[in-house]
Amino acid sequence: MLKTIACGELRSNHVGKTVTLAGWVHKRRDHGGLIFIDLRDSQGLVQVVFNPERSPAAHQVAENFRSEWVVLVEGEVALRPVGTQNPHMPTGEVEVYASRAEVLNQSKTPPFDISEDGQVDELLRMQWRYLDLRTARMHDNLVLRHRVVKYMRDFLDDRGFIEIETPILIKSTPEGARDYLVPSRIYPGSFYALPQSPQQLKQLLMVAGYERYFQIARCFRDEDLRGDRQPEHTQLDLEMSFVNEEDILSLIEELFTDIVEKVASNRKLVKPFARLRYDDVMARYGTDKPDLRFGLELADLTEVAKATESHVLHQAVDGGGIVKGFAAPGCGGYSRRQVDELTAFAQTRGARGLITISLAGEGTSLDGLTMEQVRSTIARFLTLEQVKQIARRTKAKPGDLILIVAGPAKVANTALSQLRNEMGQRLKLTDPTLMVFAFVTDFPLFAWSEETKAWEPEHHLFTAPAEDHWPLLETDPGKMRARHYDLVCNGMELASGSIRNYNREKQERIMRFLGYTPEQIDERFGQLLGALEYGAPPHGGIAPGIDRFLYLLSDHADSIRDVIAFPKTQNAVDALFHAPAPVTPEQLKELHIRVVEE
RNA sequence: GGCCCGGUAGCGUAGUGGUUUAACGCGCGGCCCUGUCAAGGCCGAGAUCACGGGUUCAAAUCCCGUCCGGGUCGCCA
Repeated sequence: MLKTIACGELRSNHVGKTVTLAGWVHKRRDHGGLIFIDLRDSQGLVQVVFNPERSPAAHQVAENFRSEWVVLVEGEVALRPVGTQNPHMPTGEVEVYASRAEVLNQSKTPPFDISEDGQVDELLRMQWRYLDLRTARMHDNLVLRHRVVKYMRDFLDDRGFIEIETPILIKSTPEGARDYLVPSRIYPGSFYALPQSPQQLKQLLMVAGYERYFQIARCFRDEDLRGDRQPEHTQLDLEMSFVNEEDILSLIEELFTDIVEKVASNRKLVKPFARLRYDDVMARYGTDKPDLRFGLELADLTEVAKATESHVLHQAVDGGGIVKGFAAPGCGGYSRRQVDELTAFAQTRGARGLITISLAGEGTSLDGLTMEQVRSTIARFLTLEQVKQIARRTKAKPGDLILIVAGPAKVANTALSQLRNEMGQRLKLTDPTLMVFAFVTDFPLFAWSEETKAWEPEHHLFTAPAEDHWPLLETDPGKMRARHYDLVCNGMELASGSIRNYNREKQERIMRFLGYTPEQIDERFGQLLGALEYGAPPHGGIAPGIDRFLYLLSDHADSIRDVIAFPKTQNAVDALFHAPAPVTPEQLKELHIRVVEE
């Protein structure tokens, strides 16, 4: 090693030792005589002092130092003089008196400041990712990521799981998300697909008798990106044999509780995790991934709406829709402009409009409420008693603002759930240091698709239905519940899993019900169905998304891009490598591919 | 694919039709400076205002289009 110790490791117990340090010039403070350098390496920062009286040669070398130069410094560790210690630095009690200095490599002036935590355009950061990753915040994020993944591996290893790698080049199965395809050189016109998840592979491992499998698995989906979605993301994929729901959920609860408590001292969590039913969660929050750090629960107002004179409400209800709303405490005094803002917010989330009712006055009782204290977009279509009914259902008090959306259930729920999150933020109810986990269970097995006029799996078709729901497959498939569970946290879906079908007959019934022909079933799922005939054990699993979890865990992440070393932009571009990019005609020819101009 | 926001020295921003020679802070370069840690002081350089077209006597500023980034709906079993 060129160095004897890391910069960030130096403490008062090293005082008197002569050390050789190597790293990057983080900051330089030149007093003409004395020069102070904050020297940075992967372990942290330490202050180096160049004194022209102690070592003129070293001082002369340091005069030329500039930001991000790579330098080597030899010197003695000393306690800082009284009054000059820096309590903000872990190494702030000591400093190094340089006796020798050497430039190992120079650096151009970086395109943005690495030593300060300022706002820098994200595209610029992506284009210079190797510099962006030098910043303390990104460095902390990647270290945190390593610790979390290591904890997961150790935790599962302790419990008898083994990590098994599965192929990245596998086969396209057209259901679900769009596949990333890789052309075959050897078989013209044939393609591998990158796995959206190792779902079938891990089930085959259960058939193979491994009983407890896990993998830190990369998963690929060619769909549009978001702050919480990248074309490739990493899951802790796991699967167990001879288990039921409770085995999986308690394992995951213990894992996540441990990680938060032992790896993330900056986070608090609520124990035990809540277990919520899908229907209940949809009714109360309008989404299957509610932020449970705050209340603001939705109330169904459809019945009240029917009794009013409001055309808007009647139209929605007559069209088979619903009316729901919630109360924003203390927002009764919102200005016209603020209300308009919320309306626009709801509209951009798909709602036709937003109905607001603000209640003036004070106290907690609605008894003294008069129509004069009610301000609403639909005030003239409401009686005082109806306003009170709405207030009671939404638990609104005088001084509150009730927000109501009417329309098809899906639209109203989407808009309201996002409005609820928005108000949670505005009212500062979303404590970023708090993580509230919950398991959502009892999902429907199927969802009706208006687009294809067919039943589709709510999650995936390997999910087993509740055992006593099989008869419903013929009579009322929409009522079938799945042995499926999600882990949600702070409004994010963190994991998804299920107990699987392990009986070929039953698995095939589901596939036939979904409209697959015997040929399609054989071609797409033949390998799995075949395996189910050779002693497949009951099994189930789950797959927590590691990027999303880290995003919630980190104090320095604005999106999952901040916890991924080299992420893509919203247009799925790698701004550093400029991928994707054209390839040579020779490469295309070998792959039997011709590019067609559109 | 739809909608919304943004693009002005290396970085972050201000300027939204004419006293702008495009301003400020940081950074950068030079000089001064022996206890700083957002070091300080003085001086200086640095911008085809994303790109293309249009309106106007006059455009960073208004209009249209394109590209790029972010958010969002659709999409994401």
